[in-house]
Amino acid sequence: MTELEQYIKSYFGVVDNDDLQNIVSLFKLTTIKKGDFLLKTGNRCEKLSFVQSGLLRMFVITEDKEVTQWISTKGYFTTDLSSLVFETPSRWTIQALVDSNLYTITKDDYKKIGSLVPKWHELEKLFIVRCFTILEDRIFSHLSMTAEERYHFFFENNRELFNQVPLQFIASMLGMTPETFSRIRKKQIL
Amino acid sequence: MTELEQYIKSYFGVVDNDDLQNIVSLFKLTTIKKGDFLLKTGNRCEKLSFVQSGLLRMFVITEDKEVTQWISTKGYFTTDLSSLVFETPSRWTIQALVDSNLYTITKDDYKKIGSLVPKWHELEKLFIVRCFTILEDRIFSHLSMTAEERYHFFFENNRELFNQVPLQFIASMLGMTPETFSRIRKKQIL
DNA sequence: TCTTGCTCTTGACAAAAATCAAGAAATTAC
DNA sequence: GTAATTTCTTGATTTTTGTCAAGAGCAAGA
Repeated sequence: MTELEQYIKSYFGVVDNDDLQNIVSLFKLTTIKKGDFLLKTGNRCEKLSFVQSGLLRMFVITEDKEVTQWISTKGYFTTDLSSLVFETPSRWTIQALVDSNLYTITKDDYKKIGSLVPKWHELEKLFIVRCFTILEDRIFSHLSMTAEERYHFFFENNRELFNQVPLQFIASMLGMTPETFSRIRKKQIL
Repeated sequence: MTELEQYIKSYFGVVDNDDLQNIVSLFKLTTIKKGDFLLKTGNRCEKLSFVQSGLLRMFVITEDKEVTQWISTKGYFTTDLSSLVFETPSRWTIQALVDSNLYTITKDDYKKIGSLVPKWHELEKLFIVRCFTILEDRIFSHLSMTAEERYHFFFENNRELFNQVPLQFIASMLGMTPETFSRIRKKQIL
């Protein structure tokens, strides 16, 4: 079983083998070089990608700063879901932080899955509910935790990321400045 | 066309009439009295409700405070989606802030819709993507805005709510204390 | 009507986090 | 290997937000 097949199974649950093959066949292994853009704010999002290896950052530049919304690591998907599904202009820019390999499906093929695999919409729905829940938890963290608590929580669950990406991006993703992040970090080490 | 039919149409898009009837028939009009609980943290969520009239607050009590995650007004749905779908213990408590009327579907019936209306999973997926997008925007607001900016943004889009519910709940939902909320408010009036 | 609770506001103060500025450390590019 | 960039840290200071405590305003109920 390929890595993609395993992902699909673990994200979308049990799928029979024909369906799995149908799904997998629509994803193509693509590469993206460090610094290149998978998507830019304002454009239509034309694809959905699972990260096979590498790192991608989803962010947006506002008048006065750059805001990192999420960093996708191995096993995560990356896309502007709303733009992909509703064909609206993308809110996010997605850029590769390092050379990365992605399993990518085009919008056209994405729209076809439903007819090839009847169960797809249901599986995908469950997958999106899981993502929805993660976002709910993230909102909760902003309603109930201090910057320091958010730092700890994230650190415990994503240690590896801390020596793979510029820390300022993690700081932004957690809703604090690089300075505050650095000071919290210092406390930890002492 | 009943109000519920209109909701379904506006949330889930165009549905043919048979499907619409099938869906609508599974929702029952229920009432809930001010102060009563639709769901309590730790319990299984056994239903999904659309608010026909009234107000419901989704919150959780932590060691040191009570956190309001969302207030559902007319037209919104209310449930612990994750608990409903995955049958995990509910994270949220949902309580009626005033006597409310709800269109409610039980978990059993909810699970049946897919077989009665094949297109259901796809429609529901689109609906959840819209909710997902709203949560993304909310996270963005915490990454990029001050308490005052969040206040303005929310106020502009939800003026009515400000004289219908205790302001402390809105404060919590926006991630600030009642005191900060009150001070921002004062500034606005002057 | 008069309590009794809530809820909201206000002030004084404390804590948390942001900003600004400078310099160190690490990476990348030549 | 060295210079040039970028990233990270640190200190000083300001701003924002939270905490605590008291009181005002309202509303529901006896």
